[in-house]
Amino acid sequence: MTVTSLHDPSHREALWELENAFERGNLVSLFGRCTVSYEGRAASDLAAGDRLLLLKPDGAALVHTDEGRQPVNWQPPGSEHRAAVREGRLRVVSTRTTPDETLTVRFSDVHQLSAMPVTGGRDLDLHGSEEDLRTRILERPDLIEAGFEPRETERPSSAGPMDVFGVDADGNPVVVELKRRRVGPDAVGQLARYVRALREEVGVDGNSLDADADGDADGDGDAAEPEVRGVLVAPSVTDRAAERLADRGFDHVALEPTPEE
Amino acid sequence: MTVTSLHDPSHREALWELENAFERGNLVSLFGRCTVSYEGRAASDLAAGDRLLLLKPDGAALVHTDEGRQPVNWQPPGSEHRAAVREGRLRVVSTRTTPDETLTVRFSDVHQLSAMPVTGGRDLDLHGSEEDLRTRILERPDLIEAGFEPRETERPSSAGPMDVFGVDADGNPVVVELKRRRVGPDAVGQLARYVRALREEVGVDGNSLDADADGDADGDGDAAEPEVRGVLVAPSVTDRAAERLADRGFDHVALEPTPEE
DNA sequence: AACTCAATGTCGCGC
DNA sequence: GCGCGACGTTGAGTT
Repeated sequence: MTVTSLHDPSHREALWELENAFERGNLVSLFGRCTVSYEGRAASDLAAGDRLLLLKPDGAALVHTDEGRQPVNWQPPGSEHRAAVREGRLRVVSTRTTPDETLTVRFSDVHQLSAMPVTGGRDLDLHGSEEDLRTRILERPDLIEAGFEPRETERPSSAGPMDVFGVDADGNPVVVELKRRRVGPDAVGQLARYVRALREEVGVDGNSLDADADGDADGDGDAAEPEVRGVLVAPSVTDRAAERLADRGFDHVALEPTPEE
Repeated sequence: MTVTSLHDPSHREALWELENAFERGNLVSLFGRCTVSYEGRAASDLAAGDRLLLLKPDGAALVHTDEGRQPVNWQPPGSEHRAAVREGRLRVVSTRTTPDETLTVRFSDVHQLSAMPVTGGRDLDLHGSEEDLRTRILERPDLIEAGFEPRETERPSSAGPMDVFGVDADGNPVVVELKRRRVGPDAVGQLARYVRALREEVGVDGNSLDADADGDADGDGDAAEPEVRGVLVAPSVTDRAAERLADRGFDHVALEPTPEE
């Protein structure tokens, strides 16, 4: 395992090492003065300046300046990198299809080049996601409200799968939408679509909600029409989201994806 | 302007150069075997492996593997980097507040370190955005439909600012929602909110739409109640989005942010 | 600081 | 391949 590192190489030396690195499937870091142009979903141009170009063996390309979390220009994984020397200058081109996109980096000076073998070590263990929130609710349904019974997760509907579907203490169907963080009005709209879809189902087919029913009061009897409720679970909601929740008669349950420390 | 580059430095050498680089406001690239842990909005852990750590003078930190456009772990700009040697090993910690977040990178081996002075050259000229689409429509309103007249951009409403507000050939108010690329159902929901808000305005206040009116048929006379229309401008729409457009009686105008080549 | 919306968003999953 | 929704989304602009 060897890291190759060149300090102020000539453009031809840089090209040589670049091609070797591509061949070996190395991660390449290239620092120098360059212009960058992009053509694809949009188009952009970047005047000459010092930047760091990262070329990954999976086809990703990243152009970073001294500021920002985001690369100033990039190419997603699956692209193909090529390098050449034109008029004595190193040029790196990364292209992909669907959609057609091209990133071109033209160097006037190459200050530093490193080629590094990298393998494995990408198995990230992330916790505190929406998945954790769902787990938490299935384990403790009373966090939603007393008497709440989850029946199904990812229950299909004409508006797409709902996060959690269940029944409240009075037997009303409940659609639960989970968000791991503070939400805006869009989440209320999403919940509304599920609720509407479910109300249509109920309207069309009577209360056919007990798919795996134990058959109680199943006939079109004197039971009141079940009221489909909507519950938004999120740590908090914006003011406008709260308005829309109130408009539609939905409830908000304040809950974090992981218990408070 | 000098790039400092160390090959297989000792942990103490690396620390020394890191501190110098922080002092000088350099961009730092650090490659080696390390573990990474993050605590903040969520939490994550990454087992030992070879990775590239990028430390920017603006406080951003990026941990990259050999795959993906996204860093496997990161810290946003504005964070503070600190480095130390503990038990003979280099450790880099990046922290920020609001929210409290900490990224810790513990190295077992440092294979390569570079410190690079980077300034300026971040002025990107990007075209093909939603802004361009708006400009295009204001210059050629007939692209929406014959007789369409834009009246206002970013017109405020109770549902937020609408992209373009105008009037059609029959004098009906038109809400135009712009999307620079193919859209799904969410965009229809957004348009619907604006249209609903505007219909409420009209309902409450009569047709007070001619703010800078030329006064034709202005009285509460026999003119038909103006019909608020919704138009979605996007290169294309998904099937589900098309359904929802049809449901609500909205129109779709197929248009690219920049003219076809 | 909070809220809202665009993005060359990226990414993963399901059909 | 497309459609759909989450993301430690990020980032910019406005209030």
